[in-house]
Amino acid sequence: MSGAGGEQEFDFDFLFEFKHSDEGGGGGSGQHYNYTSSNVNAGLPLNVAHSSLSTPCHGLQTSNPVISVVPSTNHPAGYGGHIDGGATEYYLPPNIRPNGAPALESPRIEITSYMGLHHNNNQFFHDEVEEAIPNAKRPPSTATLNLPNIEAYRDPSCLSPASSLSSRSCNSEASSYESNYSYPYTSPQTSPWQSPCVSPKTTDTEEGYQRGMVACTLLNSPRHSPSTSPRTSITEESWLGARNSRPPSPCNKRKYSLNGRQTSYSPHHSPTPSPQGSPRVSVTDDTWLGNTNQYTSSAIVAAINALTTDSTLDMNDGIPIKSRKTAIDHTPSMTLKTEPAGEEHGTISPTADLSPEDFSSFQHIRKGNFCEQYLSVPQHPYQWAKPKSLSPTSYMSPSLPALDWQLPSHSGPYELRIEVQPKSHHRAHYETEGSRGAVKASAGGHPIVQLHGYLESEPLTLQLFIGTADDRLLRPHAFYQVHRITGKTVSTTSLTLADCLALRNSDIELRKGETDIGRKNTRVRLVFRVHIPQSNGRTLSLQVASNPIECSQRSAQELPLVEKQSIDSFPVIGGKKMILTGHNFLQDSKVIFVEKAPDGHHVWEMEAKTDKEMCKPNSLVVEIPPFRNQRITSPVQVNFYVCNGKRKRSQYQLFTYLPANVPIIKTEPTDDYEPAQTCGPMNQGLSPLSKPYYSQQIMMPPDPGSCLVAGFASCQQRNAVMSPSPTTSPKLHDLSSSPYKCIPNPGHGHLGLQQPAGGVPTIQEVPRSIVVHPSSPEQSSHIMLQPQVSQHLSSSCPLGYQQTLYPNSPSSPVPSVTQEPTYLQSCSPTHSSIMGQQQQQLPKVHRNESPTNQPLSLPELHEESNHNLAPIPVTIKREPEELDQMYLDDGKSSAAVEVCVQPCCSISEFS
DNA sequence: GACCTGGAAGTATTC
DNA sequence: ATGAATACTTCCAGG
Repeated sequence: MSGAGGEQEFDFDFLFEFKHSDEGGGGGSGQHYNYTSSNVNAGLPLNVAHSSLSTPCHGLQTSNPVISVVPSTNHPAGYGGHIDGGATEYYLPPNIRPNGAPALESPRIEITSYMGLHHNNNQFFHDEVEEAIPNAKRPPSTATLNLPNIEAYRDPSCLSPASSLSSRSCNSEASSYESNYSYPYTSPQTSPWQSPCVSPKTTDTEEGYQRGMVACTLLNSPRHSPSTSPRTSITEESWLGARNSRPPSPCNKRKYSLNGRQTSYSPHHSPTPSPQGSPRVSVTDDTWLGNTNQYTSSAIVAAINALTTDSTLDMNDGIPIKSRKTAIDHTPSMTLKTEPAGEEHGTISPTADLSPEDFSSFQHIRKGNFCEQYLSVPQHPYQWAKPKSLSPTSYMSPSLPALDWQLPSHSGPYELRIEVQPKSHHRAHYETEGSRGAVKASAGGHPIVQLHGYLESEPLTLQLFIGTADDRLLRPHAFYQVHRITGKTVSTTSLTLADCLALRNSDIELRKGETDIGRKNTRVRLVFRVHIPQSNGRTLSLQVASNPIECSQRSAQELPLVEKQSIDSFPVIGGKKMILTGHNFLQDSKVIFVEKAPDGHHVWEMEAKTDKEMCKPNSLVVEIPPFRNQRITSPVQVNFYVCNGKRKRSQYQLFTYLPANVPIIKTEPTDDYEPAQTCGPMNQGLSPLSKPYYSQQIMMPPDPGSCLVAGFASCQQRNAVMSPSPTTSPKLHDLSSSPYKCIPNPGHGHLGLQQPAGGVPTIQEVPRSIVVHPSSPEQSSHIMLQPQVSQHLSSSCPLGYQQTLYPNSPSSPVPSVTQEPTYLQSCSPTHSSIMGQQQQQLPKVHRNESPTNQPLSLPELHEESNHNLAPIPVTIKREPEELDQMYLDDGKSSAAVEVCVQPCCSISEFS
């Protein structure tokens, strides 16, 4: 990423696009979130009578990812009450902010003509919005609100890096970020809107679209955007202009010096001025400030400030903020609708529900005018090093939860799962390139996301954004953005949402000395969120992240990747052969087992023996080395990785050493490898397990309840602190330590909790979202079973896309029947608690795996005290400073996902 | 002709 | 400070 600085785009079939953008991106945070939120949660009424329809998504286009809502018969509609009842979850009254303040209006809603269209279904948007808006807190000027929407298409890129509100927006919603917003818009980041790119549209209706969609538009023609893009306008021009290589993308890097005043950081300063200017140049706050002013129109700023709910956060803390802020809204959100009840698969015409206007609007969107779902990259100042906890206040933000918030994948009857994971590699494309297609599933087809347990008929909004895949907290990825796929695929009914767009390093500016963050940070995860309105008017937000996806060409070709491991635990004696399946294994590949201390230091490292003769590009046989401490009394979690040489190592994988005398519980049937592989007294099933270490980054507190929404911050911190495999094994590394624990917010003490899901459910006001109408009839026709999807641009969410899903029509087949049982089971509290929200979803193939195999399921093992017993000398090795990052960074990612909504299910597919 | 992809050359950074 | 190794971007070409 760093060097050349190009932007890569990932194609996701989603209608969304991923962009390789700065780190900042992801998170989108906050600022927008107010706006976003409205967009995000489409509160559109669901047409679908019931989810029973849920046909097996599979049946539908396999190629498209499907998000389906599976109604759970067991649960009455309206869990909301239930949820509420449970103090566990934190729900906000629809119109009231957590802090008690009325919700702010979402600019987009007002502006967008779109709303009008939906009014039937979504009246509440308007109504709520306005009502919700606290008079006191209303932004001084509505104009402000609109700004986000105004973003230029490319916005992501367009957004001036500094301004990358998008990320915030994405996070938006509540992201701590926003809270950070302090009135003085000192940091560009805080004010995405400021980006020059944003240009108001003349027509009201159009405005709406544009605002929301602007970004999208840019996506379609990223290259064209340059002129419009804020970036160009930015000071960098001088150096930017120099760059001929790239079209003047708005994204030109470092536009920080918006004012034209170049900071010392400017590329020009680099010793070897590259034509493009060194991407890496980081912008200082000062720089930002200076620049920002330029863009910041007073009005906008004021508005933003007004919106800001929490000023507690220090923007500066965010370590790497990339200048390249893509669109303000990082999470472009689209809404997917499930088809209206009664409609037949594929036959449903988008127009059915839509009024002519709506329909036209929708079409407009489809054509690309609408923001092509351009997800802006959140620039989020995500704090790498020191995550800040959210203040209660920020939490209260009415808008949707910030993208950097860790949310559970299931709560109560609901569970959002990725039924089909995306391929481990997906080369993202730069803006200078054409789309590389949507993200695909490893077995062909597209990733599938499904919401289980949703019986309501109201459409839900599905949010998608590209998240990080390192061992830190999940947050919007700074270098990649989701973008809508343009071209033929888009026409398909399935929601081809997104494509992954890689942003050039150069476009991303670093802040405060962070200069390398972007380099090799090419691993991403697709993150899906669903916001489920509760009967009480609150909204329950669930989130699920995919397995990591390597987005760079190089990493895909060279870096070893472990997709599965035949064994995930074994007695300390070791000696057993473990089969690793994945990619890029070499005879010289080494497998290193590592035990990390809570602080990340390596407590123990051991190179495992590998069977070179058995080594194949896709499989590697390794002998589990004996653990350093043969006397452990409880399971100990360690990691291992495959190394093909310097800088070529896989991500950490999880492995658990069991006490020598503990009987092994065989959970999985041995598979492929079994016969040959089995060895040792304790014969374990060898069935491959796939558990990317990071995949489970987010560990939920043992006691979910303990983590309140309000407590997000604390949770996040925990995550941040956690060692890299959080997701898979919550208990890894003495999580009990403070970092992992959720600290109840004084204010919210026990709000939360009941949710079985590992994550902390967030209940928010009902977000208002703009619903984009279904695509043209013909489009819908393509999708047989898929429900209509209306794409929305959620102005507020730059990073990701949102789609509103409508429940399947009753008539629709219920293919999923067979699946349901399974799903329901999976929803069991136990399971959920174990997995945590971000748990990765194993491919269906592996679904049957018993929980036991999951590291998480293991009893908490780690006894640090045991270390003392260890007979084996312990070598404490401090990881290289950047180790974390290196590991993380190794991945290169580019992923694209398409989202398709299937009729049966509620939500949508991604592919 | 528009898209997708895979490959690889050119350039920026880092070692 | 220089050169090699890496990693990032941009191009190209084939399907």
